[in-house]
Amino acid sequence: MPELPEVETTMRAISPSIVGQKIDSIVIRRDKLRWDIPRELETILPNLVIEKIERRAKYMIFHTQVGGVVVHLGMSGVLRLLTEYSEPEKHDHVDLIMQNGIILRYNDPRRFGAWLWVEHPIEEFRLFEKMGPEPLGDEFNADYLAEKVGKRNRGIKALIMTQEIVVGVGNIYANEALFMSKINPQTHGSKLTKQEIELLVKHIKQVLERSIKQGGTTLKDFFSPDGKPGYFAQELLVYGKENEACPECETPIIRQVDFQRASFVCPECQPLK
DNA sequence: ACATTGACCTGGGAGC
DNA sequence: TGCTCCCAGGTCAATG
Repeated sequence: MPELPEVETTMRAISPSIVGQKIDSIVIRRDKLRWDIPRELETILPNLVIEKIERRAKYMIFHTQVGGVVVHLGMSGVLRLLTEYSEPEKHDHVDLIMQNGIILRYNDPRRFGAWLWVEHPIEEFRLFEKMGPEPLGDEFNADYLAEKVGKRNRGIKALIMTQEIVVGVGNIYANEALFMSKINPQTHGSKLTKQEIELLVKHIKQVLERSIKQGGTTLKDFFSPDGKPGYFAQELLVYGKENEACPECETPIIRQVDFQRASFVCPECQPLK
């Protein structure tokens, strides 16, 4: 479910109900996520105010006066807002209960997500220290990407999904941006021309921005916390479209596996170099 | 330094 | 109906 646009959509939906509010308590029903949820949250959080919510890569940071709760949705995490208490269901692992009565409930069947506590300054947190730039920021541009991938003998798809190079580009949008740029996912970084890199950067930004405008992509079960589905799925060009006609040339889209992730490619439009 | 693989989990769908 | 196998939107850690 969650790629960057889904995280952004989630954050925008929950912010009005959460930001500026004082925390009542946190209920951790199951603490075994990607890393153990620190139990110290139960004593630290009550009476702290969530001053702002920030996104870094696909992590959300709930900033308080003294530190931040860092939340990652993993592969299957969903946050939703409850206006009144209801019995938790399967995989409802965490409730963050605000003093205004709103409950932020975290559901994550596969438990690849994370809830961590980081004291300020957040930038020094080990997970954030090695991260590359945000894909939608000015720092991520053609000059930068050319310098990062120009000598790399690795498929460009793997490279743009590497967090040290650029954060937040997941499998769906990597496939889409490569198709739009007519670049094969297996083409090595070192073989790309500057023009191709310019196109790729442009399309990564474009596809992410468009998806955010649509409220993310609903493939299986993504609903934003306010209950709205994402509408970007209807704009997908190649992702999940094996054997369907390429929207450019009608050649059947093929599915292949690159570095253990599914790629969807038009063999005509995206020849391997 | 770089490339590749394994690991962490559950649920849904396909195929028999 | 039920079993087994394969697949899934992430990414860090370990290995060569």
